[in-house]
Amino acid sequence: MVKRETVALDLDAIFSALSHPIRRAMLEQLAGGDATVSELARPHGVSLPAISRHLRVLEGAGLLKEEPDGRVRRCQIDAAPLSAAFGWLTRYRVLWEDRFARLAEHLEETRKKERKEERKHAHNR
Amino acid sequence: MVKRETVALDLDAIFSALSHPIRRAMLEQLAGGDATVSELARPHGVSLPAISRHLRVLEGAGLLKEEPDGRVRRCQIDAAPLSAAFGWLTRYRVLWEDRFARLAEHLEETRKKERKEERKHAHNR
DNA sequence: CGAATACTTAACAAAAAGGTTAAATATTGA
DNA sequence: TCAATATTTAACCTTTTTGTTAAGTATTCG
Repeated sequence: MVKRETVALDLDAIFSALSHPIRRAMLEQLAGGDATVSELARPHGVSLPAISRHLRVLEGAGLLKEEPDGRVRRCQIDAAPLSAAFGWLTRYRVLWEDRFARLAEHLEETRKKERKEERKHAHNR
Repeated sequence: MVKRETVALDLDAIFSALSHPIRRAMLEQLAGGDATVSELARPHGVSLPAISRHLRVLEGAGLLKEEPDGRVRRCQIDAAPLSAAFGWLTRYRVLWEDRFARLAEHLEETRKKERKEERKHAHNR
């Protein structure tokens, strides 16, 4: 029996982590690949200590993994807990099913287009 | 040109509203149908004023609509803003696509089963 | 070694969140 | 009209969140 990684399912912590724009931006950035603390800090006009604590909030929600690499600290997203949030939202989709369906369609299309685009251009941002 | 309802797209407010268990429970309850403030308060061991403010948080995120009905205040969920949250999460699904796919499948199945069940039994909870 | 780099921790402050009780407001119904 | 019911507002308190600056801890590199 393999020791399962403990995926944080604490919706309080997950939604709370997602409620701050800097933290969402960090996750967006990390979606483009790993980054160091300084790289994550750069776009936001706040001090390193502030960034450091945002990172710990993300870590606390299970969304971030850090790995020390020399004097740098490499950060990596662990998006698994997002599925818990996603799952919660989805349970109540019954209430906005039309909207949901349209959104899902839209996203699916967008996604396919994006994929094609990605093969043409290298994508930045 | 129809005047569009203003759907709150403030992810900060939406995720923040979802980060408290009482507020999520309220939305779950409202998913089962409209309710008065007292009805929403009943399951939680907190004072009415506390409940009142949770309701204003939900309202602030665009998730709740209230309608005075005599001395009662009837509350209704407006789940539309959830699609904004859903949309954000979905943008980053790329990072957990397998998991996402499996979850979506699972939920889809569960949903179908539930629907069948619902036709057999009246469902409580 | 010693200075520079990359962070974190500590100590502090301001603001927001979440709760309480007591008082106010509005509606219903005897 | 008057009491009961439903809910909000006010005033207050505590804890959490978010930010700051200053000081510490490693690690790298000249």
